[in-house]
Amino acid sequence: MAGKGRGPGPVRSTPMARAYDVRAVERKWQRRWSDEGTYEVDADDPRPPWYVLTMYPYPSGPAHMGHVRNYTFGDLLVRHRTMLGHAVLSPFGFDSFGLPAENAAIRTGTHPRSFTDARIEELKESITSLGAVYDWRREIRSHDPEYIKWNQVIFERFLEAGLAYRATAPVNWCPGCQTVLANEQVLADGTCERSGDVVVKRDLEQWFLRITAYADELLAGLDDLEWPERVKTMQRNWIGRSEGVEFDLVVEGRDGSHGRPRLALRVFTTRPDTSFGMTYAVVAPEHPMVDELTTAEHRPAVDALRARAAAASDVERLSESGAAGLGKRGAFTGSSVVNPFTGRPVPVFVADYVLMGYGTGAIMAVPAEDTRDWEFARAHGLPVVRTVQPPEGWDEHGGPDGGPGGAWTGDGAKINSDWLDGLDIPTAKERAAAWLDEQGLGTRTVNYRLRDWLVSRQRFWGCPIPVVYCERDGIVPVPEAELPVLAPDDVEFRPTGESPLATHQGFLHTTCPRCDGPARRETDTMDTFVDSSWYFLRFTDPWTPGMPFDPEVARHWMPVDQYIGGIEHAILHLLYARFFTKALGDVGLAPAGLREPFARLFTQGMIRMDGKKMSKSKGNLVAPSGYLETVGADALRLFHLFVGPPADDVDWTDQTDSVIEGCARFLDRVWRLSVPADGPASTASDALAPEDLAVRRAVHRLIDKVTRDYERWSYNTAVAACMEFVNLLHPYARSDGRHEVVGEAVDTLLLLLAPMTPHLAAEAWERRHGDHVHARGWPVADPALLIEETVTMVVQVNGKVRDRIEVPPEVDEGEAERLALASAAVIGVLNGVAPERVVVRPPRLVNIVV
RNA sequence: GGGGGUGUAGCCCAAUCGGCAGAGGCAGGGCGCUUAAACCGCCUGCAGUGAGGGUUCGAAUCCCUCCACCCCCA
Repeated sequence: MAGKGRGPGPVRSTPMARAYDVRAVERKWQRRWSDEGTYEVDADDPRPPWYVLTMYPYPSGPAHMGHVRNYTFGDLLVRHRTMLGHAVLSPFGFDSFGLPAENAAIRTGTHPRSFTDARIEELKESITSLGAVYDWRREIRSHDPEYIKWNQVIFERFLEAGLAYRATAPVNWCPGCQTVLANEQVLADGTCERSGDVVVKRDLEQWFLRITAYADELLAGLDDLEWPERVKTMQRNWIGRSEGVEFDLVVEGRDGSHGRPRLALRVFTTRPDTSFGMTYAVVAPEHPMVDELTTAEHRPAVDALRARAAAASDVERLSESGAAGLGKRGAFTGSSVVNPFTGRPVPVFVADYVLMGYGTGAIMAVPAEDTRDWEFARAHGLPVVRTVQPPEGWDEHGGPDGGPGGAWTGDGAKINSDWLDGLDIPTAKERAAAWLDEQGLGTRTVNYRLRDWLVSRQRFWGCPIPVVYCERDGIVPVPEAELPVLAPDDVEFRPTGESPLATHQGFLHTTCPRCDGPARRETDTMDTFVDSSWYFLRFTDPWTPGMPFDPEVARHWMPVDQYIGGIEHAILHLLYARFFTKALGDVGLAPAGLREPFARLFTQGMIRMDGKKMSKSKGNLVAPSGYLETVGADALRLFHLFVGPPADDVDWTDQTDSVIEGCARFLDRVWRLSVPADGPASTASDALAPEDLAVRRAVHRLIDKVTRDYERWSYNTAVAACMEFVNLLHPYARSDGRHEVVGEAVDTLLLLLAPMTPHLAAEAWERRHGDHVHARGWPVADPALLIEETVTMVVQVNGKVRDRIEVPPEVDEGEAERLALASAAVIGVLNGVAPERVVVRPPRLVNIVV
């Protein structure tokens, strides 16, 4: 364990003595599951299919506790579903392209492939040693040439279908490194994480995937998914659909008369109802009309603003905290536009709080009803005209500085708006939009926050984009027969930040597949999110030649019945994968009817230490290896299931090791109960005594409880129920317990534990019965044994518990009330006072109100 | 700034439909076993649910205001 001085594994100086040879048992069964191919399934399996998938990991070396937690949940589901009678598809793979391997190559001179393959072996080994089982025949590595090939085929099909295109886009450019940076590589202060230079925006030709073509379907499809609400909300916000109006603001003096061509600024607004309150207009610094709008007098200020905006990130530009500095972040162009609603001119500003990428890159500003417009108007001394009546006292309450109340963005009656006066906002919106339509000034449009997906990366360790640039033929895709395009091995990694591909002459220069003339290869690679956007489909059939996967086989397994992963992928990965599933269907590579990849999603909590997420970069990783040596995989798995609800975060503390040992102690108790056989045999052949029956009832209540807990992802309470049951069983089995009752109890316990602690369950079961516990069916509770003979009825007086009475479960209201009022404790408390009211909820409760 | 989550015993957590605040574990204490200790077995405190208000016969649970921590977005 790095950095914290707690040392690997339990702090105890001598390892705790265990009831069985944990390491030998765990190794035996891991080998057995692998050798016998127990969890290999095929599409022609007669059992109903069930697809469980845990997000494939980036191979960063041996597993850490986050992996353990993740793969414990996944493995539990695989084994549980199998016991329920399904053919469970449980594949594993590696998201093996990415920056860390490339950085390691620069640092050590090792080729990213050998570095990555070594990390994969480590991770694979540690995942296996947890007892997690997979159909390893289906393993995917995204840097595998076969996977690269199909990635490239998919890209070319998208290109053909118009879903991939090349366009100019502003990118983060580091002048020091002479390269493009991903947003994550730009520090909060706008500098490059590597060189420290100030990162600037620069327009470059980049490849995009047209995810926006699916914006509406991506939004609508969320409704039917069994996903956590908050993930769905995050995706909805990310897509950011907004309905509004686009219309023209004619530049003053440029209405088309007097021999000068008409010039108009097109703006987008979601609030056409506020148009009468427009007191200025704003264009983004990148807007193409800025030059034409700017008069000579104001050019220096405008140019300075544009230079500063080019250096700022979108986040900085939109941040409210920067509102104080808005005075410096806007400049008057010297031009005015005419508000078509009032016929009056308003000034046009350039300001960085308007982004070119959203809407039309220009807005009408209504400070009375928009917070940022309000701040800007105040900074520049611009007028404010309210068009919505704020609630009583709004302005009197005052803003932060005691001035008027600020922008009012809520509902209210329209004012100062001529023919809209008195209307509510929705109606006024509708009327204003209709008017613009009638006047031929504007149209209703839908805008999305979602942008097309920029997939170009100036990196070496990624999937090459399979096109060449020919002087004669332009962009030419590499013919499918020549795929995959692979990066050359004889490259040199230099700490310049520049992809070695861009300077490798042998790779760079090629011939055009169409005209055989000289051509240049694309040297950008694809965003690694492309690899992860269809790997779940490849898992269903990585074998059929000539296609990435057979759509018919994919149809058999898809959608993934249960997808498991971290909340950090709530937006990008999960949105891209949804997009790919739809797009692949539309280009004929995936089943056409398959529109959603993941029917159910579960996002597990993360592991924290000292209040921070446990991660390699924070240097607070805890490795499972020490625990595997001491308490074993089963105890560690049990800990992760027991520590709390799976969706909650886990705090790794000084006391965690003790809790893990407690889990190991519990497993020892189970072992002693189950091996070699049962408790002392009873010779009695007569009917079960009440104490025997009590154990049988407890067994069936346990089946019922654990089964329901598994279904609701409440593993912590399932484990607690098993512990409680062992506490009950232990004295019975160790004294005069009947052979067959103890046998049923222990067998049931092992079956219920089999998905959680597979090695112990398998070994104990084999010793008892000689076969595989995981091949047995999931136990079913006998309803007759679930019926309670009596229940405890609580008797309250004014909500305070005064007595408890044992009653039959089917007791009726009248009898319950009679029993309650007859209680000596109640009579004593009432002391002759007649009840005012009696609330009867048989058979659990009677509340007497006086 | 917006959205979401969490807050119960010294600690991790239960309480599934508004009905007995405690299932389980950790740590602590006691007893048994032991030459002794560990292991093992048995027994056992300790909170009134972050704060305040409301609804209700009855609130950890529903509503409102606030506080603290965490996550996501801007």
